[in-house]
Amino acid sequence: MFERQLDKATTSVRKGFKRLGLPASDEIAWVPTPFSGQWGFGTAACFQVAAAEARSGKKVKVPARAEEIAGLLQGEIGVPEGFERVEAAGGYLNLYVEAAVYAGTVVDTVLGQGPDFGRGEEKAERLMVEYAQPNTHHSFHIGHARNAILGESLARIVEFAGFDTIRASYPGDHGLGVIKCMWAYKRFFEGQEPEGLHERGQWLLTIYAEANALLGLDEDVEDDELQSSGPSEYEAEVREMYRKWDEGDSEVRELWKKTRQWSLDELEDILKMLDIEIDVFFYESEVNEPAKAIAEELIQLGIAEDERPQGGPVIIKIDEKLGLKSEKYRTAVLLRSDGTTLYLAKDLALAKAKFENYQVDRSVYVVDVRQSFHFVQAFKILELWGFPQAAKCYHLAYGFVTLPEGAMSARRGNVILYKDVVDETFKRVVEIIEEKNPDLSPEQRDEAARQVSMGALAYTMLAVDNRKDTIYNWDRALDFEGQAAPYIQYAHVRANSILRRAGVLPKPLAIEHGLAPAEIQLLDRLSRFPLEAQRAADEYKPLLIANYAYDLARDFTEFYQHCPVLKAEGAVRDTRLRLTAAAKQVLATSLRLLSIKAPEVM
RNA sequence: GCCCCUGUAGCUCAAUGGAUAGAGCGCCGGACUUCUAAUCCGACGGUUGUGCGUUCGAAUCGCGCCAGGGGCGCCA
Repeated sequence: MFERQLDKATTSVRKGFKRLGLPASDEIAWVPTPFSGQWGFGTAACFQVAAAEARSGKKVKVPARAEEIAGLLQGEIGVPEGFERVEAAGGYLNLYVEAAVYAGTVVDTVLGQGPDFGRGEEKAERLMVEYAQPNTHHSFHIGHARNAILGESLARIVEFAGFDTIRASYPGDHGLGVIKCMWAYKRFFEGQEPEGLHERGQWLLTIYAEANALLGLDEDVEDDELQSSGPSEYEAEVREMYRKWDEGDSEVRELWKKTRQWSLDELEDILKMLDIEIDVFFYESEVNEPAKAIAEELIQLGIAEDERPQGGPVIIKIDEKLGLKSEKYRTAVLLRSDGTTLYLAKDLALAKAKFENYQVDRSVYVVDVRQSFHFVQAFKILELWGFPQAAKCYHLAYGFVTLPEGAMSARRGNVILYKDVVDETFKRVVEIIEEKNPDLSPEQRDEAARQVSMGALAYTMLAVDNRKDTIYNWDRALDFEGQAAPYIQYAHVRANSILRRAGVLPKPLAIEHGLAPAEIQLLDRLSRFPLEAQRAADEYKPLLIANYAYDLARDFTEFYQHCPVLKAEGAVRDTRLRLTAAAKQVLATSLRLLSIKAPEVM
């Protein structure tokens, strides 16, 4: 918000250095001062100048010299336009904002732009976020929820920053895991499916676990391998079913369509609960044939090597193609020796479709951290293949969600289903609301409980660096105090309550009362939102918004605690009402970017 | 064997190469005749895994080591 003033100050500082006969450093950067209750920006430029002197042979102690230069500079430039005070402190040059003047500007800007405050200018690039790609024939667990919530928040953030954004999902409706589940269903469970969308979807997960048990798979075998120690006819039946699916056998395809739809129906409902609207569904099964063609194309281009004549698979020796001596990207396998596709080949086909059919410039994949190496290989192959977009492909890796007793395993049926967590959390929140705010109607109560429980779940997923693993813990998930979504939502509700009681919002007015530290702190925070939103998009980091929203809620709560609004009089009251409205707006916007609802009451 | 990620307060986590490393939880002590106490105020709590290095300045960058997790041609 202060770019223009800071640009002028930069010019002024450069001139000051020049008049002092000192070489200005290349870049003069301004960062918010760390002192709360004041509102300003500081630069470490004097350190750089002093350090340059030291390097050129002058005998100076850098910190002392920086302090000296800052003092001289302060005298030289005076108070730059738009600021009320200049200060040399500890080698830094600090400029303090004319709080009373800019308080009005900040508040008027926020209220004038409303939900668009902080929105970035439209960018020429199209960005696709791929997330919410659960496998069918499983059920949606809390690990999938982390993925979906992270992806949706990222999509909202980049969209807000001005990217032409497409939301894509890539359900895994193809592969051994799917076939195993279909096989067990066909052989042992056909016709026993329960009533109810979620019940039926979850039932597939138990069948899947049962299939693995029947096949006698070891505990430590990965979910979708098939090296069974169970009855050999079972394994043969599964392989036969896989082959028939691949050939397009009508009976197997019918069975597949039916069971697949059960999963997709459940997914649709869960995405609706999460307020996610996917623009494009790519199904893994649909890229199966293109993937085979791509393998052939890559062989023709001399990128891939076909070892099938020798009984081997189709591979790409990436290091060799890059002329690397040491192993880094290693060798990737595209097709099995029997010609069926693997994950990588399908992902290459998917990337090609994104680039060519959807003209995507940037492609972000929200996929768990275990697939990091897969994406390193995939992006490198896209580069070898000649796609310039390869440089703007980004794997947003997130750590997995484990249980206190260890990893979840779909194969063992040992998972915490998202639906169960939602139901349990909702019940708990209803109890809390009945206790804290018994005057709400049942409709209001349930609506608030939905918003608060969904928000609490989302926030715990977003307020941790995506790279870190998290342990799912019921106690913590059901703790709604402190740094959690309900705290932020509560601040929004408080602001709303004040505004509701006040009735009409006062017109813009000049601010004349001496601002309290809590007011300045809140204004400072509000003014930083546009830059913070932009940075979250640049770095693909919803965490930054999660932190910002909490900090803003805390600043507002402190303001609320220390500065009476409705009981203040005249211009002070009007100013504080407008400040409250601005805080409510930015709280709502930052919650929206996190895909968390901002309740009016709770 | 090689590659990637992580290591910060008792616990869970933050922190643009910048000023005194911050929150929440827990513990201890306070504040509801007040715009809803899902709140606030205060106390306690740190050799940022470890050793070198780069820098005016390092939790942040580089190298080594330690610990944990993940990955490495026919699972996804």
